[in-house]
Amino acid sequence: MNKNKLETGQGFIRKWEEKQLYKAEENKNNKKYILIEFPYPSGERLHVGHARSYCCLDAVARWLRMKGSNVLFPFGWDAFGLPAENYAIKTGVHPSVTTRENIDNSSKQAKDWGLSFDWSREINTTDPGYYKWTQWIFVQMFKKGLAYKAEIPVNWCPSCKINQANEEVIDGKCERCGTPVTRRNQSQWLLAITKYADRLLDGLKTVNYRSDIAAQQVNWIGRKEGAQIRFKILTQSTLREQNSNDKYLEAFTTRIDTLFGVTFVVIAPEVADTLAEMVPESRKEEVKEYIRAALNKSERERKQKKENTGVDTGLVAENPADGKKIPVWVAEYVMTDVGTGVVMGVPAHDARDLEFARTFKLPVIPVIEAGRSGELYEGEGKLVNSGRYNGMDSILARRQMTKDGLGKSSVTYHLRDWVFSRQHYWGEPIPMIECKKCGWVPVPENQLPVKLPEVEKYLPTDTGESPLAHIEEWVNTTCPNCGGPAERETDTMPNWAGSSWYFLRFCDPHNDNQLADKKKLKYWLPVDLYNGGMEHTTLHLLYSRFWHKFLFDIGVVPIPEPFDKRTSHGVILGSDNRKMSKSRGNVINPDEIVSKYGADTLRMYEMFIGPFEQTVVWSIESLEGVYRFLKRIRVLAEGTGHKSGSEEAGSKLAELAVRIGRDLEVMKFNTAVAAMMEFANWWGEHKAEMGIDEARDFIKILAPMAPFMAEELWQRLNGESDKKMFVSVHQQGWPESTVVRDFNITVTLAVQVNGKVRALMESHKADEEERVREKALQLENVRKYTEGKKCKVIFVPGKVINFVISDD
RNA sequence: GCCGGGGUGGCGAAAUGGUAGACGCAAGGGCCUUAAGAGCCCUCGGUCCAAAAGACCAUGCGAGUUCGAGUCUCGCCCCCGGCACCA
Repeated sequence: MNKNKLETGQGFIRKWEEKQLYKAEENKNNKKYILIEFPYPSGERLHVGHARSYCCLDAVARWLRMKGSNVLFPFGWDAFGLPAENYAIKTGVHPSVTTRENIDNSSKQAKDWGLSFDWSREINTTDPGYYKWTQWIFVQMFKKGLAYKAEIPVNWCPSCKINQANEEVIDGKCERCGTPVTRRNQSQWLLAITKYADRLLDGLKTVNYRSDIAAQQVNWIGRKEGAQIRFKILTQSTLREQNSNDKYLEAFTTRIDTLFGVTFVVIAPEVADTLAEMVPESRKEEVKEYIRAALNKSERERKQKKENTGVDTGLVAENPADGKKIPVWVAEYVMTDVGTGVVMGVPAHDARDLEFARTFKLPVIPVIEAGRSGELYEGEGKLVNSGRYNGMDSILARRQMTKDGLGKSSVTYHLRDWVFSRQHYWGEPIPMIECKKCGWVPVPENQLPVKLPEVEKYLPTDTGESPLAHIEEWVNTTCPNCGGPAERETDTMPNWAGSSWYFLRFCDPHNDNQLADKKKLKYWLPVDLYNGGMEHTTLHLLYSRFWHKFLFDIGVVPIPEPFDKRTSHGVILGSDNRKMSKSRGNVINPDEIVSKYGADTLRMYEMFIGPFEQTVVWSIESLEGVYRFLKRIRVLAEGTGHKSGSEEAGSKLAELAVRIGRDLEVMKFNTAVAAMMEFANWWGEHKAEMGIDEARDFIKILAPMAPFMAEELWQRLNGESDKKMFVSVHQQGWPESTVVRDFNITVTLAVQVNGKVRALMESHKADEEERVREKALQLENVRKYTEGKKCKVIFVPGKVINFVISDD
């Protein structure tokens, strides 16, 4: 065998498969469900970023199996998506063909890396047997009123010809191509995720997500408590008499306590549009012109901070607190989808309002006592200029004024309902039929799945209709309700649909009668550990929690939260410290690493590269360090001749097993690898202390991280009978049951005087303080400082002894 | 502005309040080899010192708690990620 090369281990992969070492079944205690986000099967194959998450979690899964857990570690493909569709547009090759090919290639990669997936549970979101249930869930949501169609302004990418959810628009630009999105009105399916906002928030308290992930979700949901306040619009007629047709402007505020300081009301152009007819003639033209100009701007232009613009509508509103008449303005800075699109202007206590008031010379009335007068004060304090609330603390006043009916307590969210329609081919058809008589009717469940029909042209249309709209014989159908002529929905679901419930399907992937058997769900759920990209925190992770909660509500899943622990891996940058990309030429191909250094080198380097959650930089030199380590332990293991080694070696190994276990548990993969290296260094210096028994323990500990090398060495050190049977190292138990014997292990103790280390001293772990003290005081460099002085002694066994010289 | 995470050698980084820099890389020196590759051994935060011993300095800055602080507390500075004309 070539000593400079690690085998890729095809032989082992086959044997492990034959033995079905990684198959998960529902018949044992102590289940663990370990999940990594399933990938999109792209033509680029799996990259080193995938490998990081997969290899690290694979080590956890393997370790848990050795500890006796029944581990479900499944894999699949989130295969609907744009690249396959774009490829089809270019070449005419059906996306399912491209997808199949990509899946085959990527599967081979995953197997080459030694990932211990249970392949019998492999799923694919584009499989009709799978998306049948994606559609089924949509129908259930429709039945419960959570899926609805509405004409709404959507984010439209003029290049991709696709509508996007707010979550998909990054910095005003299309997530896919970077073109600035524009707003346009289109009839879209929406999912009412906002109805679950509070529960998505509360649920976070019951799970163990990493704190930054939970915080980001809280942020995104953006719950704000405040009050809605009705400002009556005074017109010529209402000024004269009470009128049941009174018009009101409803503003949302978190600071109802500043209500007496309101000196104007500002409304968003979209809101103003609906009031245009009430505007007095003298101002009508100017106001309409302003609104028109504002509505023509893109979302991005609108949000670009610049000069204050706005126009007085000439309308007058009444402050419900004191009946004061205040002007109604319209201004671009007020967004229609934030709060109610109506802002009460309190320039004394809000920076944005103050700016506006200064620009347009509107009055400023302070109503919260601040340190100095005449300046902006946004904090809490005592109320002034506020009638009977004067002197009251602002926090108290908020409660009291709401109680007194000046406003209605109300909650707003940053979270919006989920725009669920896409005008693309390669997605799940939305299983709905529109009948002129009956309206929207879901496809009956026994007719699911609504399969994607073949099309000639994959290109979306300029009108924004899906390519499916071209296929008349598919579009035209009969109403399941009345049998009359009807049309199918031609939009498809977004990418996020199939991934919103796949973790459930893994529990029962071949079930034709339901999305998953409830007993199996009950056995496997929740996912104990779910790892994925940080970029999915506000998208996939929130969507899938929402779907799960809905399925819980209709009794399909047994628990309200799908994932117990959620973690996230950091991005791997190219060695030039920049994001890996083809155009920069800094992409590392994991397959090349595997063929040159072996899969174990890739695996252990991915673990060693840095703290798991942190962004890291790829370094080929550092990878070679791992490679050297693996070659070295092979030499060490092969050089082991005698059967049993020393007690100290045994004890060190037991300690190592505990340490590695602890590191894998808290996902400190880098220090786990370091601990293995540290042990190997010790081994190199104490070869006589390591016998075959000890070497075998070491190999077991190595097995989760480097399964190929461990198997190779295990087979070599195995007895003849085991060799014949091929008993795998991956069937062995974790060796930490060996008690760490606390016998006279020598430790180096730090001897301090007044907290400064003055000497090091050999000692035994079990040594008593008195013995250590006497010995330490003999040391010259200690005697030098302590001689003839009174000392207080602080002794930490095995660590430190500190002589603190008293002053007297 | 709000929320979250950070700041430690030439570099990636370690460190339940207890020897700061484990482990790896790079660098320097040596061995082996005809050579290359691979491997093996030694040195490796700074200052003082010929060197050793030893002393002092050192975990973004400044205080504090403690016998003892990279770690805890308070006040700053800077970097990264998320959100934001958010009412």
